[in-house]
Amino acid sequence: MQLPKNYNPKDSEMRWLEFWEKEKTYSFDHKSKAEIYSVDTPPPTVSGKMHLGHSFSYAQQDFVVRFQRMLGRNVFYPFGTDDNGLATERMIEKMKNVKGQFMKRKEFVELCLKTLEDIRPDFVYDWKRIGISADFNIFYTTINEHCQKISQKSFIELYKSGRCYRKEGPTIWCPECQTAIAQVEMKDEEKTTNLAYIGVKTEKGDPLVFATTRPELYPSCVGMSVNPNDERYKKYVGQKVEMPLTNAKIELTADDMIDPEFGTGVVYFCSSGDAQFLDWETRHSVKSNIYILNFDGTLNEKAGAYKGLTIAEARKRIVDDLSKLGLIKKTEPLKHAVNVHERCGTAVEYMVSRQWYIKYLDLKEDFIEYGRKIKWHPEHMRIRYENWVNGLKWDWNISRQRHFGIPIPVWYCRKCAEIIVADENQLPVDPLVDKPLKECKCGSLDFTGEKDVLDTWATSSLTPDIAIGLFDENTQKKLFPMNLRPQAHDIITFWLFNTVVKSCFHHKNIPWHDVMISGFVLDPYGKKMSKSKGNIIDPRDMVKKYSADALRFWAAGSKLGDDMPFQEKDLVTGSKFITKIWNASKFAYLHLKDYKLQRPGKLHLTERWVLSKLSKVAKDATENFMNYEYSHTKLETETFFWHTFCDDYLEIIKGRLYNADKSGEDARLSAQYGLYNTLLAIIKLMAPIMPFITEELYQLYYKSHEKTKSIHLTKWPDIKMIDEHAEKIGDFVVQVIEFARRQKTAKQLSLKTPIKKLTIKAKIEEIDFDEVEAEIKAATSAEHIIFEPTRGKHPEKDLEVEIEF
RNA sequence: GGGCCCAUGGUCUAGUGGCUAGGACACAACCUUCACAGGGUUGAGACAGGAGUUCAAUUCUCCUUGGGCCCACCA
Repeated sequence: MQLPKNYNPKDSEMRWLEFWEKEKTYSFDHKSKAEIYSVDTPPPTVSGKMHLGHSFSYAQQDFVVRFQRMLGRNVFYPFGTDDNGLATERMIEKMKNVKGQFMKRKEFVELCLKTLEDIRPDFVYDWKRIGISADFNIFYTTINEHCQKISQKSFIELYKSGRCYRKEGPTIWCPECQTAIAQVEMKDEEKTTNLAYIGVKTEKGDPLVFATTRPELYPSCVGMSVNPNDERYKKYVGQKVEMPLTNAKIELTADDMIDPEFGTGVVYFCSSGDAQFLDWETRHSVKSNIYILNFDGTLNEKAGAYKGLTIAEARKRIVDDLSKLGLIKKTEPLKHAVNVHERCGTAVEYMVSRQWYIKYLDLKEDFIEYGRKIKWHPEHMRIRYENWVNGLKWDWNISRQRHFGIPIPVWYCRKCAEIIVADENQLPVDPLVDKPLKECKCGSLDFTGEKDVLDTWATSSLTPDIAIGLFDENTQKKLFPMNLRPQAHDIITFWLFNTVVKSCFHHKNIPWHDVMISGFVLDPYGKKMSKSKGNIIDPRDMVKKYSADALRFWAAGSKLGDDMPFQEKDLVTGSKFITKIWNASKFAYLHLKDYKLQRPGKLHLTERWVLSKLSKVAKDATENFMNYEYSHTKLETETFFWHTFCDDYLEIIKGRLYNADKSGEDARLSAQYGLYNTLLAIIKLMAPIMPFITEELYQLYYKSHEKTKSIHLTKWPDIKMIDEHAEKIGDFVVQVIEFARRQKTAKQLSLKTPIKKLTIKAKIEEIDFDEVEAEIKAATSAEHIIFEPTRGKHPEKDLEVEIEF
């Protein structure tokens, strides 16, 4: 087989993508008896395109999966898309220029579903394009009927077991998205706000100044506190404070949580607004709360004259009005963290509304224990998980006031207010359209359907059930718990944790044995990539410019869990590797044309040397892959290929390959044997990292001998040809050759310049030297070699070489 | 404020309780018809600072400094 001069990754990669799809190379065989390796693939969110971070972490998980497949495992590697969340809803509103809240839910949902059908294939293609070896026929979208059924079933089970409850209470609320959100959906943002110092008087006329960043909440003030040990204010505790503008009279109380150092040491509390109030409220009697915020973030009638204003408008007006009364003593800018909704960046409010929750704060210890049963890669990521669990303060709010999503499957009886949950047989159900199967206990047939939908995490936390739920019960048993959950570290607290929670409830078991946590791709300066910074790199551009293999090679360069700054030049390294392995194969195949898998009569020492080294590399590669340390496998294979194989081995055997007349046919056969097996092992070791070039090289030559239809279905190399003696002699040969190269370079001579006399003194036996003399001669272009075994005469030096040109 | 991770040549990194601390990119010199100019050979260049454990620390412990991340949080 003569390879073309150059390798064209673009043509080749497209060809193999088609081939794998046609041949179903990566399909899961549920009838197979082979050991299963199951993966809980992260379903990417359809809103948007694959970004560089995706290609990074999905490539990393794919390395491991491909390795497992080559070990002979029956790989279950499904692929889904996540498209039931708020992010999707917002994307479609933008794309179609509509507002969900002004449409009928049914119409809007239909529009969403239809739009998703249109964009999904292109979206998924990006994953295929980088060589993700998932079985794309085991497919789900988190909004399809299958997922709706499973998600609603989960809700019903939890409801029946008393884990799901509905409660009116303070909720974290996003006024922009107009929905309740969960603790995990918040992030903090450094913001500078004005801290206003407001002067009021106690009923006895003593002046009191408090500071606030939220003056707009003034009309809802229900209490004021100072630290009980604060000498300045002790004497006022218990008095009423008169509030101008609203003419309210509120009580001044003592509370430990007040920091005397902050502001003036006097704090006012408002029913709306912030989490701290909720804490405070539990210790102080509040006769009636004053909720002045509407769900859309404007003020309601309880704000009196400020009704209808937005938060920002009210803030300005109230400060102005207080100022006119001379009550604003001063304002100063304050830098502090504000909790915002992570999807839209709007500051959250704490509102009272009726929501559905999953009760789980009582199970913290169980969650910790589950986390410890799972093997984490890298290990320290578990600590993040535990920190999160220990810090949980709220039950899991799973209801969302949105249109697009999986409906909460309940109705409320109009007559007796009883909650009726859907029957499992009628799932999926939309309570706004469907009716309960039976009448209410009270006999009524008059129901209101719940209009809220489930939080997207309530569904995506069920991905193991969703994926394996596509198969029969028998197969399901074999697939659970799954072997692996791969994901990036940013969603340990969302997706990973929530999945453990659901698995704990529904299976009383861990969802997977192993998790592998990928790092992030940063920009070249180590900063997070984000649209707002404009430092986004599109992975598709990189694939076009370099190749999917080069991109994957780059992704294999970072240790699992480590973040990596992106530098485009790193993709050049992968491209170079591709060129190098192509050229080395071109050379090998040229000399293997007439090779028919014969074994030589005697394996030459150089072959024993290279195969011994290869055995060790293969062993390490296997161990590293087992521990999810793909970067070590890649590095070691790369070094072995480039230096041991190309620079040394190929150079050493050239003499035997080109001049069989001199060295003999068996010596050439030995070289062919070494060449065939070493290169085959190399491309196999690289196959999980660079699936395209290795497939191309396999198909062009090895396939006709090895018969397996794809390199990715061949057996992972397990070579046991360790020969320490051969390694020692081979290393000696390499040292001599390197010495000759150094001399020639120092004298600015061509490496092919003949050497008249090469004198070698070394601690090896003549009998061994005789075996490699011809190779040293050929590789150094030496005309004459004088060898002298030193045998401990010069213990300080193993090797001495002299060269005469 | 609590926690986690990290600190190696100009840049990105590998690695080890003891060998000349390895590689990639960039840099310099030279070589190059025989697999490879996206090549080869050679060269210059680094363990953040301090203390401790040890015969021996780049490696282990602590502190400082500097980065990154997670969580909590201030009226």
